[in-house]
Formats: sequence, structure tokens, C-alpha cells
Amino acid sequence: MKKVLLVEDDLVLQKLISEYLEEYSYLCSAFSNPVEALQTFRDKPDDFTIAILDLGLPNMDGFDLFKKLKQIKDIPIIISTARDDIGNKIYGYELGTDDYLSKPYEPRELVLRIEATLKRYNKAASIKIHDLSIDISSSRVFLNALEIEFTKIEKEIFLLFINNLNKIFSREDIVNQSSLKDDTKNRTVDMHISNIRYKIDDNSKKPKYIKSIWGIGYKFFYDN
Amino acid sequence: MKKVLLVEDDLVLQKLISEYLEEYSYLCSAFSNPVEALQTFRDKPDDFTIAILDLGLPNMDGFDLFKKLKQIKDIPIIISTARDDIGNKIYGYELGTDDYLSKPYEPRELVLRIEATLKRYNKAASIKIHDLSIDISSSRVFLNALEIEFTKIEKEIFLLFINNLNKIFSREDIVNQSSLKDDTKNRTVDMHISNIRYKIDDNSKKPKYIKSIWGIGYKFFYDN
DNA sequence: TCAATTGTCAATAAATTGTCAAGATATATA
DNA sequence: TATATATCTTGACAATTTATTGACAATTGA
Repeated sequence: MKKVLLVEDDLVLQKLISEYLEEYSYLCSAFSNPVEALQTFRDKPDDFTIAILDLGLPNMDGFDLFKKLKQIKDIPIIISTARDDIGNKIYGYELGTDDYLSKPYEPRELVLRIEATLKRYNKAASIKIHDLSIDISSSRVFLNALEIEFTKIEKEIFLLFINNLNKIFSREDIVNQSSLKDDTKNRTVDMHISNIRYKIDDNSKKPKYIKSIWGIGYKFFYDN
Repeated sequence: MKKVLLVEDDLVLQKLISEYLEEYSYLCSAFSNPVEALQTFRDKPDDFTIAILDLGLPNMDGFDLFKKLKQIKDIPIIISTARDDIGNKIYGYELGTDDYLSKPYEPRELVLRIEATLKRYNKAASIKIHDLSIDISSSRVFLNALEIEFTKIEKEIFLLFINNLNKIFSREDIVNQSSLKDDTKNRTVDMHISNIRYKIDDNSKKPKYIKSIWGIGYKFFYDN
């Protein structure tokens, strides 16, 4: 889950952007007050993937906030502004802005620029579930920061679960949605599940991740 | 002296941009014909620092040109376009555009984006991984300060890996993203990998650099 | 309790990879 | 142009890794 620190004093625009970003599965923490934003970021800098700053902010100048955020942690920052002031643009780039948007802009363009910026930053989004973390773009899976080496089919099944948390899959479903051959026996699927459980340190007697649904199949349990 | 490869079919705009860039001491090679531009770049790819492409080009589509330029050499590219077509924008970003500009734009903004893009590109001028060091701009590779002599295809594959650390490439991917012919057999790819491993002193039984992903392909392992 | 289902061991089957060596192709040199 | 040299390609086959499945114990739920 990518989390955006949005600092924008126009509340209408703030809401608009937040909602739009949420459609693209970004979680948005919006602030109109830069001091509050800074406070939040200082508290949990690792919670945020990217920041979007409006330049025309009250209390603290946008560039000040920019510098302070970067001081705390090198997070990618996109500057958005109504000012058509070229001088400010230059300043933004010199500070090391990662991208720049002039208002008015289409929300879709913001999403594009966020994605491009993140790609450049190579800070891929990752899902965290208990001791597991899954790097979406590279499909790598870590158990307490140690990479798990899945085989091809194990990885397919694991990702099927991750992409469908809490959804119950029959053995047949699993066969169909992986590269397993159509006539694969149930025991084979069980065996793959068993091996996955072993690798993610899931005790089959009392699994916290992959639950057996008796008479039906398996599901990956995730409690929000 | 930074040299810009400008591809723009609007001759008025071409002249305008060229002159403006020259004020900022960029040397500009302007083309209205993408085929000529490609020819020139193929001849002397090291002459150019950055490319600026207009999407609405005659003869060859801007994206085609984009891919071909990147294939020849990984040069930073800024796409400029009159089209407000979001689909194309997305495509541009997925290809790995380094920046994007919608017409009409101020020439000053182009300069800013060029400078920002170059700044980003130059950050990682050389990469060091264990005993290897890779000089990005010259594409030279050293093993403990001793230069490795790759063949053409070996170098292409190696750089593909370096530019996409930890990303898994299928043999097909490798064929498509190198100058190997489309119908190249898997064993050929394996052989190139084998030769690269030998040259970078990577033991295929227990590789530290190029890992085989069983049933899928290869990846260049890099632990941050 | 008991029939159905699940977990996993261990043996076997199947698929994939590593690289040798021979020949084809491309490039450089005389 | 002819010849030498380097590079690329691919089948073959051994080594390795992964996938499969029956067997049987453990567990489940009616």
C-alpha cells in the first residue's frame, strides 16, 4: 500500500485529489496545515511513500516544508503550485524536487507523475503482513527481511493468495490459476501448500497465514 | 558541452527551441525526420546527452523512435506532445520516459526539465556491486579494477541486468531486449549467461550475481 | 465413533539448467 | 579479396532441481 502525504490548503482540491488517489489504491493523508503535516511525518517517516506539496501554503512556506521533510528522510516529493512563477520553479528543481506540476492539472496526470517518480526512486510498493513483506513489482517475498526462495509454482500460489486475501480457493481453483497441469491430483496441491507453509514459517497445526477450509480448500487469512 | 537530440516536425517550434536551448549553452541537433534522427544517433550515440521527442511525428511513431533510441543507448529522453491523449501518456511512462511535457509549454520549463532529468541521471554515474564496478556513462565494467571484455551481446545482457537489479527476466525477455534474433533458442541465452558468469567470476553452482530462477529465467541479485 | 479429509514422508517422474563441442556467422587483417 | 580470428548458435547429455503422487497417520466434523 502506497501512502501519500498530501499538503494542500484548498480543501475542495484536497478532497478531490484524495478521492482520486484512493481510486488508484493510494492511501492519502491530507493536511492543510504544513506544521501538522511535518509533525506527522516526523513521527512516522517510514509510513509514507511520497509527498505532494502545494507551494502556496499558510504559516510555513512550501519550500521550507520541502527542506524539512527531506531532512527527516529522503522521500520523493512532487511540488504542485498555482504560481506561474518561474523563479520558484527553478528553486524547486535546485532543491531536488522529483517532479513538478502546474495547476490546473488533471488528477490523472498526478497519478502518472507519482508512478513515474516512484519508479525512478525504485521504492517499490510493498505489502506487509505480520512477519512477511511482499515487494509487488519484483514479486519478492521476505520473512523478517530475509528473502524466501519459492519455486515457480509455490510463488504462483502464494501470489494468488496475496492478491486475494481471505478468499477461499478450492484445490481445483489453485490448479486452474497456476501453471499446474489440469489433471494434477489434490495431494500435489496439498504438498505445495505444505511447502509454502514451511517456508513462510506457518505452522500447519495452527496456521496464521494459510488456513485450511475443511472440505473446501484454502485461504490466506488477513485481518485488517 | 551538452548536446541535445531534438526531434520536432514543427519547424517554427524547432527553431524556437533550438535557439532558446543555445542561450543556455546546449548544442542542439534538430530533426524533423525521425529516420534521420535515428541514423545520426546510431552513428554517434555518445555525442548526445539527452533527447527530446515530439510524439506527433511523420513516418515513424514517436514511441517507436523512443524504443529504438533506448535500444541503441540508454539516453535520457523527454517526451513532448500536443496530444492530450492520456493513453499515450501512460504508455510513455511505462516505456521509461524520463520526463514528459504537454504542449504548449514555456521554453524555460523545458530547460528546467532537462536540467532536472540530467541531474537524476548523473546521480548514479558508477555502480559498485561486490567486486564489480560499472561505469554507466561509458558502459565499461570492471572486476577488481580490471576491465572485463564483454562481447556485444554479453554487454547488452549484462547492462539489462544492471539497469534492472533483482528483476527476473525470462529468456524471451532477454531475447527481446537485446539484439538477439527473435527465434533464438533458449540454449543460446543460457550460453551467453554462462559466458557472462565466467567473465564476472560468478560460480554457476552458487552464483552471487546472476541467479537462475528455475522455470522462469534469470535475475541479477543485489541486496540493498 | 467413523467416514471423509488433510498433512507430509519418501520414492519417483519430469522438467530445467549448465556447458561442451562442433559448426555457422560475422568481423578484422593482410 | 582471401584468410584468420572472434563471436554466436545450437544439439546433446549429465547434473540438478522441482513436481507428483501413493501411502498412511493425524485430524475433523457429523
